[in-house]
Amino acid sequence: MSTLSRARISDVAALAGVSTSTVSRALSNPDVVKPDTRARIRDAIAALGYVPDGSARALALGRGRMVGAIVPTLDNAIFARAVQGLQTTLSSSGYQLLISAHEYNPAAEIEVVRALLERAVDAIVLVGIDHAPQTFELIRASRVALLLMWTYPGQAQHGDENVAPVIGFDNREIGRLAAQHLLELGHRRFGVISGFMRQNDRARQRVEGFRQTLAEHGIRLPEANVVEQPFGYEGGRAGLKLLMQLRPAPTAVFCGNDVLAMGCLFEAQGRGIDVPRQLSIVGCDDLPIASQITPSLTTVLLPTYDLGVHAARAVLHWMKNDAMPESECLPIELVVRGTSGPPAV
Amino acid sequence: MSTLSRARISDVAALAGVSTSTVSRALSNPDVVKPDTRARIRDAIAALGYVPDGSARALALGRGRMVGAIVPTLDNAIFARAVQGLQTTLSSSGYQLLISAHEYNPAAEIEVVRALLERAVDAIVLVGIDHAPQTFELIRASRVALLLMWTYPGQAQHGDENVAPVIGFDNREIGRLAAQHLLELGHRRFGVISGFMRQNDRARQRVEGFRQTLAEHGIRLPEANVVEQPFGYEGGRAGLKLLMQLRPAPTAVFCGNDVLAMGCLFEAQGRGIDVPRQLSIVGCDDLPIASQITPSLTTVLLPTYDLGVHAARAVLHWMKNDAMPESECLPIELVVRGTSGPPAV
DNA sequence: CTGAAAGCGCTTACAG
DNA sequence: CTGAAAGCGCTTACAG
Repeated sequence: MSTLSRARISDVAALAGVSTSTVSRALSNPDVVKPDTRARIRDAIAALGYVPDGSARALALGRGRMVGAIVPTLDNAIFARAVQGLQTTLSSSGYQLLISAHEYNPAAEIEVVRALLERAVDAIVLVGIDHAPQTFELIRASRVALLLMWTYPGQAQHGDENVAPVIGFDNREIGRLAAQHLLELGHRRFGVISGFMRQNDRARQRVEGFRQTLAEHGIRLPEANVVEQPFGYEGGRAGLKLLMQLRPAPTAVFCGNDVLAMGCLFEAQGRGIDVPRQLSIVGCDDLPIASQITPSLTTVLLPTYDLGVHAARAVLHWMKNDAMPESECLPIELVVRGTSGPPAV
Repeated sequence: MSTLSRARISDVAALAGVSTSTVSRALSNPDVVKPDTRARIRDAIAALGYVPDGSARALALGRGRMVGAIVPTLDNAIFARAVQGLQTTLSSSGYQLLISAHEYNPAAEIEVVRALLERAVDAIVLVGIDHAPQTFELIRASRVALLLMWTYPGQAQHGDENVAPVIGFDNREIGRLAAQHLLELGHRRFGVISGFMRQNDRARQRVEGFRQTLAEHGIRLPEANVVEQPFGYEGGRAGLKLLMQLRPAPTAVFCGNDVLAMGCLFEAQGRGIDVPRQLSIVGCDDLPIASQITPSLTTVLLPTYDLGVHAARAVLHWMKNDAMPESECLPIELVVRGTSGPPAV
């Protein structure tokens, strides 16, 4: 306890009067060690405050029991919840989570991936399928498992081969659900507030699903009616400002996520626009605030915590069986609340 | 590229026609390697997709360039933002963040700490000063740097010695600012909605500061007027329900954080209580939503992103100079908005 | 049930 | 400017 350096397995072995092999076995495979030898080792460990050195262990074992995850940002409840689901699930199986954010800077991602690969991660989890080719190549060359989340269809394609399993939602269906709901209410003039779609397959697909469903009902969504804004309440506000300058103005707005939708709602309230009487708003995510606010937000519920849990389970399964897990598409659902209603006549 | 296992430094050395020592130097200290040797090595690395093995490197170097952080939960914007600040700052100096949450289960913390210590972390960051003695002992025995955040005063005391530097806020001052503001408005009957105070020094100190300031003005805050609730909108709602059963009912409520304050506001709105005419509410954190909602929330602004940045800088400084950094107390400020006003007469 | 020894993939004095 | 060799702290066949 009073030596200058951290206790090593040899210190424990010396104190317990056994070899380091036996200490190692007592730790990783206790059953094969005689009970009272085990007890002496346990006492020595406690006396020394011994904690095994992870890098040595990882080097000997060839795996570090860590998973690296890269998300756009933690500063959005939706990613924070998914990360929480990942972390909790991994942790309960002895894996630790290394987390990084690239703040929607795709160029940064490759460096973040490299940093993770240099830290003994056994798997990497990324958001979406839009990633630089070098990112995929580096991960493949490193022989590290790769899982993509938040998106679906089946295996992500990259060139000719299946690059990685994906666990996520049908993002086109999100736009479809929103469009159907608004069409049924009788709306005919629409606006969309989306995050930036470049390098963001989820955002793109949500808008595509929305647009396509309108098209199937004979309604064209002009480019000008789709505005891209940075995520955040301010983005939602700015988005509505732009949409309200259109002539004729839309009677219904689909927002790519709840933060944009809330911003849109705040802007409407600030302008004295009656929601949903004069304007309907549909969001996506179902953040906790969505059901609390007045009027409560009509939105598409995405089970993001579950998403993290499922992604973690897939990774754990992969590590355990050395077999690529199945892709998964989690169910989503439209939740109709107070911000949507028939258009004013 | 088509071998079954990941490229090692010896593969790079062979391909470049040099020794592993030279490859290693080219990577960590390029200046001492002849330019065209360096170029051959660079090409070999690219051709093989070589990424150094972090566990081997960490073992040889004695440090893993990772920092472990444990927060109560990521599912609260306030922790997510601090983690984001930590991560961004560490990452830009070549350190990676290992993150865990204990979900307010103090018994879980020791195991989480152990899991982190077993992964070659060079430092550990914890929230608050309330931790099990074994947690402190284990970290000390592991010779890993420890930093506490979110709390202040000076060095955290544990037994007789300074256990760790702390970087945070004066949590008593938070309660004091709220009390002063409400007293000046003319309130005399108060309620408090707090998170659970056991094992949460921040929550305790906020309430203490509030109570003490009232006492200095001759007002006693009865135990029954302080309700503890789980964090979350529902907790805030439940808290106000309880406070409203008091006779006489409080005219002003101080909430331990903005999530509780928002829940309190939603409950008031649901009951037709006019805020701030019939009830004043003061929160803490200044979440982005606080200024957007109607009425906007009077709250104490805590610079939590900065907190993460400062904590990361302190850790980096510690790693670089091998000297314990100074403790820091970050400035906070009361932001008066729409949920506070004079009591009804 | 236990120990001696080799090996995991790096780094770094040391010698040239 | 470069290479041979030892060492970081573990694990695990192998032998007993």
